[in-house]
Amino acid sequence: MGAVTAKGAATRQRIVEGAAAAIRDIGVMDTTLDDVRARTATSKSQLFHYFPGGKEELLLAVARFEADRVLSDQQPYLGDLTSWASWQAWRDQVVDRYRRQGRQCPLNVVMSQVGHSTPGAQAVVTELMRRWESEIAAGVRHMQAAGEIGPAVQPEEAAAALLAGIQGGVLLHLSTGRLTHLEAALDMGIRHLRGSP
Amino acid sequence: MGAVTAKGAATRQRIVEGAAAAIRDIGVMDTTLDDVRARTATSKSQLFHYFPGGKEELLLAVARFEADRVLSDQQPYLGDLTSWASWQAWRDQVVDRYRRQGRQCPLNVVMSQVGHSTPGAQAVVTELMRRWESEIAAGVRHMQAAGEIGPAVQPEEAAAALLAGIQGGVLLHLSTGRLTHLEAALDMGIRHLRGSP
DNA sequence: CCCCTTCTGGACCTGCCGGTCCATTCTGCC
DNA sequence: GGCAGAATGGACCGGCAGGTCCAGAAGGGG
Repeated sequence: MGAVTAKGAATRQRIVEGAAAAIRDIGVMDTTLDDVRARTATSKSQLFHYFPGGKEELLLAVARFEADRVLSDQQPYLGDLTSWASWQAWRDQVVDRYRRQGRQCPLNVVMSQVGHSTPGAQAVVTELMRRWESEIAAGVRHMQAAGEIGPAVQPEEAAAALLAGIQGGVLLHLSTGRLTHLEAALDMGIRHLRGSP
Repeated sequence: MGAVTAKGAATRQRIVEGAAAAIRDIGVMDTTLDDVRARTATSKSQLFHYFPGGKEELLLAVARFEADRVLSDQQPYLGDLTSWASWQAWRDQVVDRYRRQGRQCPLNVVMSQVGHSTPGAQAVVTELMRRWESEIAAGVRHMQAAGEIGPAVQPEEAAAALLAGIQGGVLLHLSTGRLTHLEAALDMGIRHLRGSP
């Protein structure tokens, strides 16, 4: 039953990407299954064939798809925070990513619909944040080992604060259209690390 | 036409508060006008009598209602950040507010539905953030005048970073259920200010 | 070439929910 | 007490969007 051909997998992928694009364009709450159907040149039965759980399951797949992009868009710098130059490059990359993305955070917008209710969706965002934070903390630890950050700094706490600043900066970017908060949070966080004993 | 009796005003208020409660309980996208009607012991015609713009206008009123609470819940400390003790009390109050509120941010959840699309809703959140940030910046400036914070710190940038940390901390609280990010962001931000030349 | 599974198309159904309407009751004022 | 305007009750509607169903095409092992 679980058998799926290459063609089927391609269709499924097309549906997810089309749904993601639709959500980016018109928002979650205005995106209907018919919109997705039209965009992806599929039929209603295909949607339910690949996502028996209906709309909720499709949204979850979209959330996973978008969550993966968030981290991969930050590579290779995020995975290699081993010098202040890397930190700065990473900072610039994050800011630029959200500048290019404009006032749209597909993941945030998906989560706010399906997020707090269903455990599956919550797991997606929790896991994303866990990995994100863990990569930052690894960077802090590496800089500590190199003597660039003082031993008094707790890597987990610093990573948590930095991540919170990023999330809030992005959120404020969505609301106000300005990137100043994101930049301020990153700059202040990094400056704090650099100046720590 | 714009005439409204005391009774009418009371009903309108009851509707807003009931709608806010409903949204807190079951989420925006699951809250129907019938839910609000049942909760507030009103009739359909009353809803449209007081909110001719329908659901969208009602949601906007709820957003305003919740936005007002956000700032007033932080008083009196937020308006009087004139000593490190005040800053700490404010920090504790913010953390405690969101601890008590649980994993619900009515404002965030309302904005995510109606937020990015309509200009009215956007104005509500933008204005809230502007006032919030401005009060923090005033606190920074006051501490600078008292010589407790170095002159190198730019009040606006510091306030922006702090606000971003708070927003992100709250967002992560919603997702993960933990307050560690909010605490870390506030603590790191304040520590940075205290240790600044 | 045959048969079984997967894949696709699209008509159809159905419940829900925002919104409309009018009749009735209440309120305040002269 | 009567009347104008506000407030209320609730039946009704219309469309839309999620979901179902079945018939048929495609595909791929044997």
